[in-house]
Amino acid sequence: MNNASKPVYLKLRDIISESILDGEYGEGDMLPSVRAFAVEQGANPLTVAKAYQGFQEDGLVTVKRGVGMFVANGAKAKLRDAQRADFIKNVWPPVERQMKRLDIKLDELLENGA
Amino acid sequence: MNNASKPVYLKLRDIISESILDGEYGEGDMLPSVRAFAVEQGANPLTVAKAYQGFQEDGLVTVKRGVGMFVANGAKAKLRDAQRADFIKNVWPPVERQMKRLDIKLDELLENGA
DNA sequence: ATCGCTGTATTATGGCAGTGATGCAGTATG
DNA sequence: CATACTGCATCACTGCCATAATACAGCGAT
Repeated sequence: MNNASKPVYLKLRDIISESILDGEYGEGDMLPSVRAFAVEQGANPLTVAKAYQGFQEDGLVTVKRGVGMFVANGAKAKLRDAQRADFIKNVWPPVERQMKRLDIKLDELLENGA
Repeated sequence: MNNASKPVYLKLRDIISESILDGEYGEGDMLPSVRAFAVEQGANPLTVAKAYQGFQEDGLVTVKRGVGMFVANGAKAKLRDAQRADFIKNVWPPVERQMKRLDIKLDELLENGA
């Protein structure tokens, strides 16, 4: 559900986020250009730009006009913190509620996908 | 995130689901009429009808035309099973992946919202 | 039969999000 | 300056969601 049935620009956002968190793009590295990433992902350059836009607003990437977009200093930690906060505040509560409502124990979950 | 920023008819679906699972509407009980529930939720009767429509397609409610919609026999168990399956197949995997990526332990979660 | 409730179907409209094509603006390099 | 790359802005198209007005069809009680 992370990569299905959700807007393309959000999927692209996720891909970039994961790439930064996983260290594929280190701090100071240049991200793929809008057009290059569009081709790579089979998306429209506009859609990629829209995905990138969120990152600059959050200060995670530095834009050098005419040059490219670069991973900002401290982006990895910042991104991690933000995602942790979002997870704890927005993602986990409904999941926990759902588990209680359906009486799903952690045991039945931890055996599988691991 | 369960009741925010998602289509109204899906929110209504969730409300009904929870009401059935929690026993507010027992099997055989009549659900609120389309018009009544619309007023109660501040929604449009058409939107409520759209929400109800999914339940009949899944055999969770029995429609008595001209009378009302009633919770079908075995609806609670059926609903529970379906939601459990969906949770395990679609909801939990990305949650678990996210937890691993962000190094979130179950400990920090189980203390809070409980 | 009549009245009042039930769900259903039709059609039309407004709003919004996602996507796409084109062109413009800034920068580096030769 | 010329070229080729970068990001960015504008416009327009599409589809989904929600709403609305209206009419129809089935059932129960009077």
